Amino acid sequence: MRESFRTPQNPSPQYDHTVRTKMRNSITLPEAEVQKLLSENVKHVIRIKMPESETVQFTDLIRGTLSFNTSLTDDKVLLKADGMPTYHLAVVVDDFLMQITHVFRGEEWLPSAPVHVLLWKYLFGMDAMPQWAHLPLILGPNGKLSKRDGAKYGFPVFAMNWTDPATGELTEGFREKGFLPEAFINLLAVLGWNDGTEQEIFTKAEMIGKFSLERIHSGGAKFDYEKAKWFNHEWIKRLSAAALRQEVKPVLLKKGIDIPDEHQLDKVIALIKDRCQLLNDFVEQGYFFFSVPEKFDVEAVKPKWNEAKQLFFAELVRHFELISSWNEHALESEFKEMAAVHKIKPGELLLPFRIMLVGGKFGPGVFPVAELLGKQETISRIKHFLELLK
RNA sequence: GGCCCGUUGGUCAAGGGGUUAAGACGCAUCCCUUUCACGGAUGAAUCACGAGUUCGAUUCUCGUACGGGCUACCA
Repeated sequence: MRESFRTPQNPSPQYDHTVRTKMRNSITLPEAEVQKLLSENVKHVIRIKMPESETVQFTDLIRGTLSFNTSLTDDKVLLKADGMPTYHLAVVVDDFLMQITHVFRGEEWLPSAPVHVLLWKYLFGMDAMPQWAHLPLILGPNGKLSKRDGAKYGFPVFAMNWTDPATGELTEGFREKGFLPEAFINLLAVLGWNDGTEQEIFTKAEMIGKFSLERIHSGGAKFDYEKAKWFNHEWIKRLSAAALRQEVKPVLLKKGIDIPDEHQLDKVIALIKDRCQLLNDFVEQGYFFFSVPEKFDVEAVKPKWNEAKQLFFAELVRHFELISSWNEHALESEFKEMAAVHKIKPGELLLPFRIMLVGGKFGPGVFPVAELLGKQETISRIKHFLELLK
C-alpha cells in the first residue's frame, strides 16, 4: 500500500481516513466476510481508527498546551499480525498497569502523542492519564545524537560499553572512557537545564533539590565533548584522593601497574589529579611513581649537558644519601645550595633532574616527586640516567 | 511533500519591553609556575531576517528563513 500511494510530492503516504476506505479491511469488507476470515484465523493487524477531524489537546509540562488534528495522524498499528502489540499500545497499557503519573520521554515522541492520548481516552479514561513531559533532544554534530556519532567523532554516547547484539560492534561508554559517575550525571543534567544561577557543578543531592521542570529548555542542545571533559576534570579536582582511589586503582591495575601501598597511591593521586581530565590520564601522569619510566627524553638534556653538570649530579647523589629527613623542602634547599656552590643556575639543572625522575618534560613539581619516590629510588634514577648519558 | 517542535557568541546558556545582553566551555594574549598542568587577568565573538504593536523591541504578535523531529506490523 505504501508503495502504491507514494508520489514525489508525498514520499511518506499515511494510512489514514482518506485511504482506509480503499483498503481491504474490516471497514470495507462485508461483516460476514470479516467474521469468516476471523474464524479462519487469517493473519491481520489491528489499527486505531483515528477520528476524521478532531482536535486532540493536552498539556505538556515543558511546552504548555499542544494540539493536534486527528485527520493528520494515521491509523497506527496497535497489534501486529503476529499478535504482538506495538509500542503505542504497549506503553499505554503498561503505564496504566503501573499507575504511572508522569511520562518523561524525548521530543521525538511528540508526533505520536495524540495516538497515545486517544488510546488513554478509549481504554482507561482521561482521568487516569499521566502527565506528559517531552524533553529536548540531545543533538550530535548533525541532528539527533546517535551511537554512530560516537564512532564517527570519537566520543562516547552511552553511559557504559555497549555491544550491538546484531553486529557485535562495540561502542565505548563514558565509564570506560574514564568519566566519573558524578561528572556524567552532572553534564547530562545541565544539558538543557540550569538553575538560573551561575552554578554548573552540582552534586547528586543538589540536583535532586534544585532540578525543576520549568527550567528545562524546549530547544535541543548540541552535545559538546570538550565541555563534557571539563566537567570530568572539575569533578576529579574536587574529589578527595581517597574518593578517587576506588576509581583510579582499577584503571592503573588494568594497565599492569603494581600498587603495593594504597597510602602511597593516595599521595600520588593528590599530587597529580589536577592535571588529569579523564581517569585514564592517571596512567601516564602517575605510572612513573610505581615503576622506572619506560624511556627517558635524553635528547632534551644532551645538547646542554656538560662536565660541570655531570659533577653536580654525581655529588648530589652523595649529598642526598646523607639527608636524614627526606622531604621536598629539605631536598629543594639542598639542591639549591649545591647549585650555588657549583655556580650553576638552578634552572639549568631542574629540567635534567625532572627527566631523570619522570622521564620527560611533564608532571608535578620535581621535589614533591622526589619525596614520594623516596631516597633509594630517587638516587637510583639519577645514577641510571647518568649512565645513559655516557 | 505533510505535520509537529524549536531559534541569544563556534558550543552550553542567563535575561525577557529601556541592561555596557550575565556566566561557562573552547580559542587568543599575559601573569604565576626554573616542565606540563592548576590558578589568576585580559581579549575576540551573540539576540536569524522582515513587518506589526509601542515613546521604545533581543524580549510581545504575525510572516519568512533556518535547524531539528516524526511520517514502519521500530522504539
